Amino acid sequence: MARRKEHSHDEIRAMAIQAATELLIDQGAIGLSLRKVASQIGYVPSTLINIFGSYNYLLLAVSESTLRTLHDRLTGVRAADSLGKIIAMAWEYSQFAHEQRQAFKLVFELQLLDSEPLPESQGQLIAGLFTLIERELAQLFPEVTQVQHLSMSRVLWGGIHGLTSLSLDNKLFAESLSLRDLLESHVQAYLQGMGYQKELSCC
Amino acid sequence: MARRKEHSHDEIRAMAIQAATELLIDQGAIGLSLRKVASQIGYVPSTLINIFGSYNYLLLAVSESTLRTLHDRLTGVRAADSLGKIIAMAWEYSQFAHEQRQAFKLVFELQLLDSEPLPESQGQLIAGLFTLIERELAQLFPEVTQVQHLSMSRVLWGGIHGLTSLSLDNKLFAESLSLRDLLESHVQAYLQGMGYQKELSCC
DNA sequence: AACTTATTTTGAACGTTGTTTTTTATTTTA
DNA sequence: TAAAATAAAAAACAACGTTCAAAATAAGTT
Repeated sequence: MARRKEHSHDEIRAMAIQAATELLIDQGAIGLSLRKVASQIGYVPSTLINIFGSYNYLLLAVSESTLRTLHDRLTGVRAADSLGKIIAMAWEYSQFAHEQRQAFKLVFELQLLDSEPLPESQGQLIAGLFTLIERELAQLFPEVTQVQHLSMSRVLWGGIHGLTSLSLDNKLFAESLSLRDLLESHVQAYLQGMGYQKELSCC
Repeated sequence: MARRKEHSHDEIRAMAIQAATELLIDQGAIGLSLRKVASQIGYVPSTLINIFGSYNYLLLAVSESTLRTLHDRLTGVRAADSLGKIIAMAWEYSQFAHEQRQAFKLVFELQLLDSEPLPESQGQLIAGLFTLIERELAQLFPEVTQVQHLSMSRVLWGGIHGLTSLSLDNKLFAESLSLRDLLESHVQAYLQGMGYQKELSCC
């Protein structure tokens, strides 16, 4: 058999990514496999391997799609001031993680082989998340160097990501505390500790 | 064949956990499998399934062993004051994660099936890590309620864990920054933002 | 228009995985 | 000592990602 040419490679790519995402959502990471994705879209495993290169690269494409959606959601966040915006983005990040639990975990748990280098696009997508915070930090701390903005954005996002990840797996062991409050406490206190004053009024 | 009785079940448990840890260290998560562990210790897959219940439960036992080692390392940390101790523990945590990269990742990425409930011992081990910080917070903030100690310990450890996890996967995208500085910035600024003053001397 | 050459999808085969079931050997009990 | 229980191993099973040769369509050539 051969060349049905019903769909272009790009179309098959899109179909496979969507099918994988759906399988991920309602069957979990366990219920996801190359063969299931293939049969879901009416193709055969080896076809997907030809197009994506490997099953891992298919998963990487799913991860990339997830990151893009996440980035779009964070871009849509609005707030009165920069501090509020960072807090709102933190909350949006954790909400997205909980809504798309399996897809979110895939992004950070997928491990490629040495023979499968991480494409730069994936790195730039994650780096793009940091940039969203750096922009707000530049507003909050105009007097501070850019490398310090870099550092602060990593600390902030590291905390947001850590709290979110632990919460996703119920590994915070503090049922009485809300994730929202923890995120807000983290952002607020860290920025305050770094010298930020909301209404001036020192001491 | 049957009952060689060369080793008790507990002995086989210990042998399997050690063999799995070694395979994990020098072959990575990919090179780890039930069959390899079994053949490594001179037994057969089904024997390990009989003893552990499932392959996942074997991995869980490895994870438990890792957590115990980590807890011991953190307990051994010494410092002049409580602030220094928290920072030193944060650094120790990240160092351990990098030294035992695969084992550390296993702890937080192993996902059990619904039919395989997480044993309480595993939860208590992770909760025990938080306790280490809560103790120091009680020293630093004697006037503050215990539920606030709880909250602060989660925020602190969430940040430490997030920065460590992202660093493990090279997902911080800031080669110029050292993880040690990021961890110290996080702990120091957060505690300062929460009201901690090293040498009093207000304004 | 017929034939050849490329191309591309497929189907079958391979090796490996965790698990279940059956067989076999040993230990314990009657 | 014979029967019953037990425990380890062997074999069978279903599913996995991947590879490869065969097959069928498309494109190119005469």
